[in-house]
Amino acid sequence: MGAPLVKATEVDSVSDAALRGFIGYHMKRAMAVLQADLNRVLKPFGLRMVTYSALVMVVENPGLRQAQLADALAIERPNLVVILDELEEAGLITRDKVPTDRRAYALNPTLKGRKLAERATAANRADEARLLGGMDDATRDLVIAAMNRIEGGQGGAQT
Amino acid sequence: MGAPLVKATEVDSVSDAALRGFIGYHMKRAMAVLQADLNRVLKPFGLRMVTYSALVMVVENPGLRQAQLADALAIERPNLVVILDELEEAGLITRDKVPTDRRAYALNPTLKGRKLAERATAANRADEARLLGGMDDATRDLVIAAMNRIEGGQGGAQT
DNA sequence: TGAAACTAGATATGAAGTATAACTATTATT
DNA sequence: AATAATAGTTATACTTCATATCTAGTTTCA
Repeated sequence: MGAPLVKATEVDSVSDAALRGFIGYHMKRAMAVLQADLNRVLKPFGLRMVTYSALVMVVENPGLRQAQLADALAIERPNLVVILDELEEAGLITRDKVPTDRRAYALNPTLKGRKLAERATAANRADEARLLGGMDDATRDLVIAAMNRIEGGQGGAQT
Repeated sequence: MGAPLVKATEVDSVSDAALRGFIGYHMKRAMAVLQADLNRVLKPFGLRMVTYSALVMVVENPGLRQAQLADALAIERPNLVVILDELEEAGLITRDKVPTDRRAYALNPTLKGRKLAERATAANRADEARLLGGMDDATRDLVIAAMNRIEGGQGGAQT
């Protein structure tokens, strides 16, 4: 019910002012929303974020090998295996033997995989546009540039 | 096909052009770097991202209850318990009984906790500044505003 | 050539984060 | 008083992510 009756050992409203000074804090919270949203959009396609990313990469780079894909997506090889199992069982990609190296598999999208990737991408684009709520392109590019700077900025010293 | 001997089943360089169109893709990659970096900085203090966040919130909102903190940090109550156990065992916070409600605990920082939070915050600030590599304040605020828009933008209406 | 080192993909496993149900003890409702 | 609701906790399970190891195949080079 609540008249604001202040008790010495309680707090009426919680402030996160100290954390709000960090970009990381905002990014983490935004990522949580974005990820939940994206997974909700992808669910009707039978995809999750990782499987979607992997599928799109295979569509865009047909013939690439698993190690290349793992490297590009920055995920460990063992973890990629189950992701590709999922895509393969869904009939979206194939693992084709490479004649020149019998250890390796070339990843290729099926027609079904290409079609699904296209539809899922359209849905994602629409959803992200909705989430950004009419952000102008200049701002959007600026945000992306900032993300790229953070991603590449482990060593720190470039300006 | 002309150029250098194209093998039908292999790919020379991997392109992520299709994914680079999404802000979420860049954010996820940037978050991975940022999180690794932050945890590295916090390790000497015996803290992780969540324990640091919780500690700072307790310092800033002394007397708050666990449910409030869980809500503020968007983590589930059961998961907060072990985080607070960690902070309490490290002597950084105390769980004090609330006289008006014997079910509840008021969270308060110890002197040690306040000092550690201050030092860790300074270290985090320095590290984030390094990671942003001299990004100007206007851009920084713009990025934060964009993150806030995403975070609040589940329904789509902007503020 | 052939042994050693290396690579591609797969398997097994464990740590960490996250979500849900249910328990206890208290408090609020009727 | 009986019932419902709440604060914190426990138990548990599921997902993500990382490491070590295995196999099969390839490369190196003495």
